[in-house]
Amino acid sequence: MDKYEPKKIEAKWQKYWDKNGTYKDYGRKKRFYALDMFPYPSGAGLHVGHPKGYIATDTFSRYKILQGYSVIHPMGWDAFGLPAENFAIKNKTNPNIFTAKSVAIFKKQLEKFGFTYDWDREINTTDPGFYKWTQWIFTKLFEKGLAYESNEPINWCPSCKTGLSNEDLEDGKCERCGSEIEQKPMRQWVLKMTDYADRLLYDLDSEDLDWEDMIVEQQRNWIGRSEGVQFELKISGTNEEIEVYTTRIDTVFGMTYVVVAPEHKIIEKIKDKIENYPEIEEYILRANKKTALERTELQKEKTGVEIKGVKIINPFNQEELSLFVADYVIGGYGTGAVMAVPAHDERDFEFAKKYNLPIKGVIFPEKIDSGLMINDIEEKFKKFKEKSDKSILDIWKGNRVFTEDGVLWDNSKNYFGLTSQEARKKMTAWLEKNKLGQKKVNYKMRDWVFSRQRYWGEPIPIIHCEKCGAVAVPENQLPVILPEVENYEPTGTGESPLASITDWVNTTCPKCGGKGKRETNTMPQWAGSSWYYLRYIDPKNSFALVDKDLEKKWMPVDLYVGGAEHATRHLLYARFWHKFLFDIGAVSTKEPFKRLVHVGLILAEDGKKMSKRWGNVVNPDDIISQFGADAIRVYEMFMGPFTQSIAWSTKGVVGTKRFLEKVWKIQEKISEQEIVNNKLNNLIHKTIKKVGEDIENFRFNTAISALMILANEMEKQSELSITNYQLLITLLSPFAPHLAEELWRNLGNKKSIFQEAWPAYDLEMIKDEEIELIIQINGKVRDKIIVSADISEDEAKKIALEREKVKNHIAEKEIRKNIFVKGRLINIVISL
RNA sequence: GGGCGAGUGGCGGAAUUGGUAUACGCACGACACUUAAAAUGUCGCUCCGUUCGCGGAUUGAGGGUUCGAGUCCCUCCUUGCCCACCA
Repeated sequence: MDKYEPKKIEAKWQKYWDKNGTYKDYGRKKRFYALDMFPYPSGAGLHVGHPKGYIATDTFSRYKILQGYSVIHPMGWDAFGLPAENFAIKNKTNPNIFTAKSVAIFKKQLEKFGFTYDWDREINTTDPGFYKWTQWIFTKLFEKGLAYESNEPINWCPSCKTGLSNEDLEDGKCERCGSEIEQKPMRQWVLKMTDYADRLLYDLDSEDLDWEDMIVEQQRNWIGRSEGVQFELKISGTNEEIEVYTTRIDTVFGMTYVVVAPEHKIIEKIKDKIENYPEIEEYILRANKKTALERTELQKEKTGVEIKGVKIINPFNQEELSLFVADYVIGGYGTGAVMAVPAHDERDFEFAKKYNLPIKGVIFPEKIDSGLMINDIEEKFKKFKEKSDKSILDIWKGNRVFTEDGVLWDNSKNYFGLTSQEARKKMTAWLEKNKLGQKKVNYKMRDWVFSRQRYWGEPIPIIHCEKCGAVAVPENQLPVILPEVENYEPTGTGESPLASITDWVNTTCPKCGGKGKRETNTMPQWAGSSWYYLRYIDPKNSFALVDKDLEKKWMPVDLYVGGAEHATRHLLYARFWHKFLFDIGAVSTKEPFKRLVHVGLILAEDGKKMSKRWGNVVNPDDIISQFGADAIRVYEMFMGPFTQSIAWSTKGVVGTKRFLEKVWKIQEKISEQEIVNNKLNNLIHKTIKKVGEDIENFRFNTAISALMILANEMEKQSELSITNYQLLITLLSPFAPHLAEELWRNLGNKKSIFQEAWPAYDLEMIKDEEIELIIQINGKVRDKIIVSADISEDEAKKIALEREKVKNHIAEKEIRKNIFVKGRLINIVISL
């Protein structure tokens, strides 16, 4: 027998599978679409953490192929983005060169793993044939009014010299370069994602979605739906009013002042009435200069200025209140103005304390049955006051803030005694009746700031015409090719480097034929990834986004695997675009990704994140040349629960390599004769069941452990039938495909193992004839006996009571009862 | 501050969902093979005690429910990830 030499056999079978298109049987009745989040090809190449998800989808795909499915398992490149562009700026070369190089490195590394990728479906978001359709989707969004120009202040990264979306920030810093983000007014393209907020939220619960709770929760929080009331507050002495938004209208009698965000338009409108306008102006200027980071870091120190000369009227009790401007109110959320109730809101409380503003308690902190009479409550409240219950009186004294629901109390006029919930209903109804306000739903999620002032992205396909305004480039003129420029450096002016190419910028208006100028902003990196999964299905299509029949055949993606960091970016954007494509009839499904599983990080051996910076990166090439692709594949699936972050251990790869060697060696035990071994058959069928179920549930670690147990058992045998050995190899083949194929062929099989069928298990074979019956006394294990599996309670009890150990433990004590769990245990309960 | 999760040997982890805690693997130790080492194989490997039969303790801490709890409930501690002035 030859030695197990992964180097030899792996390259051989990779070539064979590729040449014979082993996995490209797309005509089967059952279909499965397995997808990995495609990588950004950086120059550094892969580390061992990257392929973990790919190994999982590949294992899954091979399992599905064996089950008789046609499987699409593609790979491509999300290649627009900053690293390529920064390289281009530095070296004054087109980013394409960097991208092509990086793709080649990545591809070479990936090919060594022996994945089932169909490279005929390879895509690249920077390919004009691809981004034609990214641009096409934009023109459709524009036609439907879902892409619009705005001049609102946006997140601006001073180092990347581009605007960014909310999703691109991390702790108020640029996700890419770590610079502090400023707020800067700028002309920009924005996608109306908020129009889809409700559907993005509610469809998370739909049957089209089988996602992990963790990711669903993250999206839910990001969308951040809240139900409240928006209502008007009159500004005395003017004809103006301020609209505020609140989810706690029940606390309205506790309102002691009103706050507007620095960017609120009302300030300009009532300018003439403001006595301290210069002071206000200065505050606004200062607030605008603050970076996003400063705004969050300083959140403990709230600042603000009273707007003197005007008073606000509370419509519920006509009280006159002062008005403040403060940057703890966010301009972009709700109405940018809030009613401040310091007794029942922590932020207002803090602000009121700092500026010595009145605090007025109105909610009594008691959960009250609606059956309780007002008199009872009154009684209770009196008692609290008599006893001077500090915690409650403190709320009224303004020493403590109470933010939960309760019962409306002092000052609440005719709403007195109602629970918060009841009060919200009645007060909202009153506002609506008097046309002062209405119910309102708000979202934390904002519209998607979609333009970047950078070179390396899809040009936004818009032409600005003096007569017609913004006009979409018609389909027959797409793609708008990203032109060559001399200098890739961002300009910082709000235009991208494309603005310098006058020949390209100056064009004719597609509508009127007059003079037009091209939009020079480009799309964000997330654009291509928002629909790429459709391109894999039909990668060569130049006439439509995707062929409708093919789309119906393969969508939705059955299994999607990738990092959890995409929960609120890519996965949200892609769902938004998909829903839009559904609305315009371009796709037939409401959701793009049926099942989503997130891959847990592989940390470095020192427990830190693998990174060049720490010098702890492990390159898969080294591991593969030392142990083979199958060993690293099995190791990464075996190292622990798939979704969990676990530290890498090269020693662990040694272990899985040993296991593969063991499987290799077992061939020596093969006998041509059929060998009847009931015990082994029982184990084999149990293993078939377990491995299949574990793969389905992404419990690869326990599947491999079961295979190890089976291999250990087979190794103990003096002889093994060829059928049983083949079963072991087939079960192992999704994990270690090269080894399995080699062994399979060594047995004289002519066809690939991946043209075989996944074995079925026989329930009869799984049944145990004999079991180890556990004998417990008072719940403690005292003895174990081998008995027939269908032993009855009486028999079990009889046998148990005859055992020496049991007798010793019972001694003189009285038997109270026994608990019998069939096929498992008997528990004898005795007096103590 | 809010949301979601997790705490089991020296380490990664397993436990049929309330029924043998520590499967499988790593590391470690002893022995065999060897001139020697590596590789390989056999045995051992939670802790404490032991007359070597076994006995006791143990799943972050404490309490509860139960014949029986790693698993369910309550309180607390530690820790990971995501979001964060969203009214």
